Amino acid sequence: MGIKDIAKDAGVSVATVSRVLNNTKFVSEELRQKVLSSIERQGYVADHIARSMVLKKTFTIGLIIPAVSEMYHQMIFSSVEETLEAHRYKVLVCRVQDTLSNEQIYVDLLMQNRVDGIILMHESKNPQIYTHLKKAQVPIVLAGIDIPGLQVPQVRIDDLAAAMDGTNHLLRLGHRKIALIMGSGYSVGDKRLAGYKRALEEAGVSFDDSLLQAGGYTLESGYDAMNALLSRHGDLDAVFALSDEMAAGAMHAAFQQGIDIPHDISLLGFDGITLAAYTNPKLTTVSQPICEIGEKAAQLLLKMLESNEVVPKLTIMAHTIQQGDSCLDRR
Amino acid sequence: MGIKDIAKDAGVSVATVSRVLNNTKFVSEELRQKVLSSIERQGYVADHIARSMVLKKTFTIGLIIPAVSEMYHQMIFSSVEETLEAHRYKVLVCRVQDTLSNEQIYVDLLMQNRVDGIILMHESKNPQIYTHLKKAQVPIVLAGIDIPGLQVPQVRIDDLAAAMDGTNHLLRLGHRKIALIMGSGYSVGDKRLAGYKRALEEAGVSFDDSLLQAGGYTLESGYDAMNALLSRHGDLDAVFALSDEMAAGAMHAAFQQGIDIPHDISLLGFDGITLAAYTNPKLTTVSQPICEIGEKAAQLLLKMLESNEVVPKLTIMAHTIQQGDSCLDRR
DNA sequence: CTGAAAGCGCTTACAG
DNA sequence: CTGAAAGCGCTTACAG
Repeated sequence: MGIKDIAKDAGVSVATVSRVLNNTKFVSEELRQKVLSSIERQGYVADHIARSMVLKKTFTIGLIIPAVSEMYHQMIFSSVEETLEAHRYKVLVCRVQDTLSNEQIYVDLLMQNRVDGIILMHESKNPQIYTHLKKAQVPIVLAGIDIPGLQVPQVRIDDLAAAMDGTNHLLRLGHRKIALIMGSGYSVGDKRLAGYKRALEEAGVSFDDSLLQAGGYTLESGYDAMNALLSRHGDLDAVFALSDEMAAGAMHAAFQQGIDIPHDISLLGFDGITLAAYTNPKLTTVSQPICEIGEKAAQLLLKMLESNEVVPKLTIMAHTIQQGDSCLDRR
Repeated sequence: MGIKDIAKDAGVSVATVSRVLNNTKFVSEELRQKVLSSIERQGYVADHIARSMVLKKTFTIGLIIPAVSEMYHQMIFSSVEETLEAHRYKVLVCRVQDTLSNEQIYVDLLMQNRVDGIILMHESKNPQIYTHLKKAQVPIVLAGIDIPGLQVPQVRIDDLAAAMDGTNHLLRLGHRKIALIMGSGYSVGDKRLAGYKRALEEAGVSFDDSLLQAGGYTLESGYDAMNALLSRHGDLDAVFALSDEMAAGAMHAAFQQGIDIPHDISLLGFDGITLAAYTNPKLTTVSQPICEIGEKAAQLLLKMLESNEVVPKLTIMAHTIQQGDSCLDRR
């Protein structure tokens, strides 16, 4: 059941069938109808594999996401897919763990499958991955992250400013002893840490690194981090978690210990995932325009793929403080 | 940069290169080394598209999931992918909305891309989708759902028994006025409803359909459903939500209205997603072995693909009541 | 063990 | 506007 069968059935050449299939050239209405009805009758569906082979284009893009912050990345995936689908592109999702062999496997997978482009949301500890990635010779866009030294277009918020704004929000509420549940492994985490430090500094609050606790962007790591912080400090004013999932985990830890949020401790999240609006209390969070980031990254990639317009090296989206009920004014 | 270039560089035929690439036949150690070092030197990576074309096999399976219960389906995706990856298969995720055109698009997508098999987790209201799906002539496995009339292997729990167990759990705690936040659109929802009814009946509790409220498996729909129930009934003993995400939404609604869970109302969820362990209070839930369902479904599909062993038409996995703190003994 | 050649199902210059 | 034919990058009988 190939194009040849349709051609025979419709009494035309395979070239003509291909032309009506792809609307690529004028075909007389008569032949077009013959072909169309033949396709309908036989239930023919084109083989995109063969098509990809000759076009040297698969209409597939690879989305490399880390296996953390699942809800955040799920939202990105949705918006990326929706945007690409409208242009008849598919997405091949790669959820990578942070191990070299695992990353290697996925890069190879993407190259073997000849993806047309890549949206990268995972920052690797192994720089050789990037040289390998570049050899693929396909356009790459970074979404939500920054990889210093990798010169490709980025779509993200200003993480330093966002973390400053978040910290300032807590400072304005009268908090002074503000713990930070950091995200490790990503340079955006470093930027957010820098934003936190700078806000404290500008407010004249001295920095105390025992208020820092590393996290891994997951519910569980937020829970563990909160317990660690609480065991060190009995008098925290507030906790700033660098992902909503960690914040939700932290909230659970506080709940278990009988600590009331926000009355005992204020809690601020980061991301603005759907869940943030359904925690108890509702989480106040530094919100990224998640869907817009995914959409924009996809659009840039499409532009790189389908035209030779030059795309901006850096697209900064606006963050906001999304008001919830997890932070209390202590003045 | 194809197999031809490697052949030329190594001074062998393309057939030999192909053979060392695929380990498909004995090749003398001498030539094998020549080829390998040539591949290494040139940084050659095989074109799987061309390979798929001749083998008539893409090593891709389609995973059709609904755009609801995101966390549940994300967990399934992870386990499916992990299982398939070990066998060098990729997965193409299709998040479908429940509209005919959208479903149609995805079935066409899977056929055009010649997936080798399909794991189906979405139940359609449009039966013609299934006849269309069957025309694809590829193995299908149902995971987590039951589609009456579609004769393909299924991997799921016994939803009726699970819902009975859940309801009995609430009854044993002394609850009588038990509301149900149902899931609509899936026949597993109907089974769970039947389980709820049967448990009540066996306990001699009369059924009241004003205690039923439809939901759509999402946080938001659980929130709305809980509000609807609370506006109708001021004296509920317990609420049983047919997904954890709806339960979390319901918990938020209760929280907002100052209703304490579990002291005022017990809340029981369904699924056992990661989030269930991090709500406040921790959710008691009828837990499915989610990862095992994904893994098993993938294994069955692999078996259908790689051997002609006959696979079981129905694989029932064990559910459990996962103890949390959202249900209180009222006796 | 190794190679020349056919073929997978399409698209697209090139002629007519 | 339409068709015959080459070619995309592989795999694999078939010979040797």
